[in-house]
Amino acid sequence: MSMELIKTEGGARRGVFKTLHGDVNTPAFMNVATQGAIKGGVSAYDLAALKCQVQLCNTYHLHIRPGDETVRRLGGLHKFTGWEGPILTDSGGFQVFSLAKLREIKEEGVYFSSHVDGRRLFIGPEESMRIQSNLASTIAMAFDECVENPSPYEYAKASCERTVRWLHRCRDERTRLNAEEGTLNPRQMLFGINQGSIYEELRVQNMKEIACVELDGFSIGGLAVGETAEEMYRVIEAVEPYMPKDKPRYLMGVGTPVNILEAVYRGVDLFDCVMPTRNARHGHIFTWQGRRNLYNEKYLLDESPLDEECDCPTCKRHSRAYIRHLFKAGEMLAMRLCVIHNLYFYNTLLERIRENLDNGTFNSFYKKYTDILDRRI
RNA sequence: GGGGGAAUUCCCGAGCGGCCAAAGGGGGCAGACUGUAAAUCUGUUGUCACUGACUUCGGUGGUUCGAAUCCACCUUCCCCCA
Repeated sequence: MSMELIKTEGGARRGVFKTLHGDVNTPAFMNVATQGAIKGGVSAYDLAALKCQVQLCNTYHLHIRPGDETVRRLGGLHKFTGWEGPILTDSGGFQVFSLAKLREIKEEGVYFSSHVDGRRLFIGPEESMRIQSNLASTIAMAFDECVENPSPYEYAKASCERTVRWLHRCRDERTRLNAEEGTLNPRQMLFGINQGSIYEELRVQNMKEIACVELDGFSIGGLAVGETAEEMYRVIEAVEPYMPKDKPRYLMGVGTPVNILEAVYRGVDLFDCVMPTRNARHGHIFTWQGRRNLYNEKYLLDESPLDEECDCPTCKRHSRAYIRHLFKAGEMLAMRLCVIHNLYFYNTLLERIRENLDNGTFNSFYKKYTDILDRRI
């Protein structure tokens, strides 16, 4: 089980990532369902229609509610959420960043105050692996520290060295858990995570170190957390030559449609981001002509679909004027319709990237859409 | 018919002599959102020649250096008694 490269164009890669729960055509976008649900009222039965290939869930959140032991007793995340395709679980490492005010980092791991009730809880590499083993996801992520940007060099260096030590503990614990009697998914994969802030020498050094660890995939973390887009692209370029060619490369938490195009161009295979869902809930729509804010008054009497070039369930039936009204009136349907559209857009964007790679036309597609997709319309 | 109360900027509503172009909500307009503490957050919301000026607090007139705030009358609405 691993990465089959079908074609490349420049640095961009077209491949198939084989997993226990099905093949993933890459480049691919993974749809974020942090608490076991896509926010905005989208169920597992909607996901196939949205061309979703992989669902992403979160270790920290599911550990708190309903508890990973509960999910294990209910048969694991696939059975629990009703999604049969591949599931990737994030390790809790991002919460070290996003819940910075509620945690304390030690060599053994991270002490959190639960954002739900303040209860003290500890997640270290072993705990994260155990939780993810109970969740029985297809792919587990190594427990890391996602460092904010900008961060001092010395801090970034010490942090990513610790993250490497944690990676070895994750790998050992994963191996042990997969072999354990009664493990729900004995073939759970593990991805390592590259860190090093925006310091290229740290990034490269770190990538070299983790590339020799026996892992199923490699991700670049700690990006889109305060640095500029240019700095992000520079880090990807610096690190990419040291990423194993025969394993999937995953850029964590990224990003805008243009960020994704730029990263595919630089050799990334997998993405995830809350942007399509969160922005959809806030009336921000991604289209093939650019981005729009559906709250804008100019849509009051606009009978066109969200995107004339889109054939998602929302665009096939509803107008901008109608959905704008639903937002204004506080109807939850507005969010659902827009989440459906934005996820369909993201998954279709990746599908078109794959088609263009298949046809050898990715470069012209890339040139055309990096100019268009970021526009405000 | 008698008595009492109220009218504030788009709406509700605070203000009760200067620090008031007027709190706070709501609504409107716009912006942000990148491994989700986000159905959240931010800005703005009288006019203009906008670090200043001008016109506003039911209407008219008055008191005062100064009035949304005090007085008189008028208009409208609400409540109580007949």
